[in-house]
Amino acid sequence: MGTTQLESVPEPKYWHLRTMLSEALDSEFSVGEILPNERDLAARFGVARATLRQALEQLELEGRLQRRRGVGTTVAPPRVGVAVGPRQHAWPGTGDDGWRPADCLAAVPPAAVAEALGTGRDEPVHTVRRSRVTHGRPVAAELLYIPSASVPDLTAIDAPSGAARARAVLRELQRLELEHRENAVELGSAGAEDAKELDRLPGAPVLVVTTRYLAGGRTAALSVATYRADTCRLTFGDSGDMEIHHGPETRAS
Amino acid sequence: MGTTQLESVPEPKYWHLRTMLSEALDSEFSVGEILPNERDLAARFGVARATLRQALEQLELEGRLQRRRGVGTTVAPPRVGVAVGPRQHAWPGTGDDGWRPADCLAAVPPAAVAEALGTGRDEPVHTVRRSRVTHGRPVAAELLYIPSASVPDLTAIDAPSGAARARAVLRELQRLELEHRENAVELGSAGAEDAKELDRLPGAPVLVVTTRYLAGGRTAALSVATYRADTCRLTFGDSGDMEIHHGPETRAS
DNA sequence: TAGTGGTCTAGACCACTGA
DNA sequence: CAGTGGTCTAGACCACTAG
Repeated sequence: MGTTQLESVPEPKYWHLRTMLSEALDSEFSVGEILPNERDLAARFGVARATLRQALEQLELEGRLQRRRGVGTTVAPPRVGVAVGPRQHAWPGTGDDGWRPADCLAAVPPAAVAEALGTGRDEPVHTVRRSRVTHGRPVAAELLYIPSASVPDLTAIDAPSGAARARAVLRELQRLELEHRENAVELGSAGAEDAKELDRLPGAPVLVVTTRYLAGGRTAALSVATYRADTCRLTFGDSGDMEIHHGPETRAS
Repeated sequence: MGTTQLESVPEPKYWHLRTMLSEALDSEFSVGEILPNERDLAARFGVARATLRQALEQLELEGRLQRRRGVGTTVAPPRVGVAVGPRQHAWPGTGDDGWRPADCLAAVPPAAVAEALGTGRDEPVHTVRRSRVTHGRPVAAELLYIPSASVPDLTAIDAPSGAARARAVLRELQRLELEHRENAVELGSAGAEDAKELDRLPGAPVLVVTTRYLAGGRTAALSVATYRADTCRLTFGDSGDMEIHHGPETRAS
């Protein structure tokens, strides 16, 4: 029978909104431009503010928009390509890769990290905090866990604490011969500390890159780095920048 | 002075909720268990349902929960480690890597893809659709763009369309000598088609992996694969599974 | 059909920014 | 200070699933 079964799947309003805004962004706005405020936009489209916000959240997730409290909503620039493990056989802190050591202290790592490192449950390890800056913007915050066994010659006198200490630990680490690096990427949400460092609110989506540094058959160091998911595109395998479609969500409905 | 300036940053309710639920998940629930429904949970914590939902959304984003309409909210298993580019010098469709070719048609690719391939603006390319299954669950949907120049000997007679056609295209592609693969990962949201394929709702968060296959100094093929961000952890650099902390958001507040 | 999560509303108040 | 986005509420209805 001619059952015109279309319209059987009514599109949610926020999704339709997202599509319309996305097209408007492509055709009528340029990078950095400020959008009308949420209340006006909601009124213009005849929806509640919460619904409008749902659409904006999508677009922010996709890196199309940037929202700042007290300021407004602006059109985001294309995502920055960030090289992860540009030289697969290099220790952290080698060369000028954009990482800036911030601090270092001895602390007991999370249980899962301790297990990966093969250290005891209550054994403190060197914990280096670093942050990464690209184009003047903070893009990543990292915690590097380094067991004492990986830097046996490190003396407490070298540098008691702070950034200097962090650099000393990395310098010692580089004396080992690196065999291999293993990376994993997953989605996470920024904790309070990371959020502050990345200039975002708690819960902001981040790409969590876990890197295991193998030397002498052991895991000599382990890094957990959180990248801003809204502004970053992580690139693997040396060569830096592919410029493919700034907005994912390729196939339309 | 003893300015007890704590409490100067009141934590949002939904964030506090998220933390409490997360701890409860660790200690009082096991994988697969069903949580109380949202209305009950909201009442139990004395918040509006929308606020409770905000917390659940966070946990789902982190891969801790799984929600299904009409069914309920369950505790999610740890994320699946999915190898991306396990053999850096292999074409797609080589060996049994979990990818299943679904379809193939000739279509004009998005402008950004055409540019990367170096094809004309209105030139159709072979567009292969594949889906990837791990542990019986769909984890990724892919579109593979292959210019005709990369498979010059392909005849229309080989296989007119469908999965057979897709396999024929991949077989032809493998005759070229692969020089290099470049990967990029970014956050995106599932379009309508991908969402259906991944058994998710439109707008669900996905990890978009863009792979460029280089042969003969050209981009011989380009793949855009979307992985379920809630259930997948992408691993790079051969070796498969690192088992580091199932829930990101390491540093607590 | 009963119960679940998904969508949507209209309103309120808060935290932050910049003039 | 006025204006922005961020949080929260209480309620309604819809779409889906399973018994």
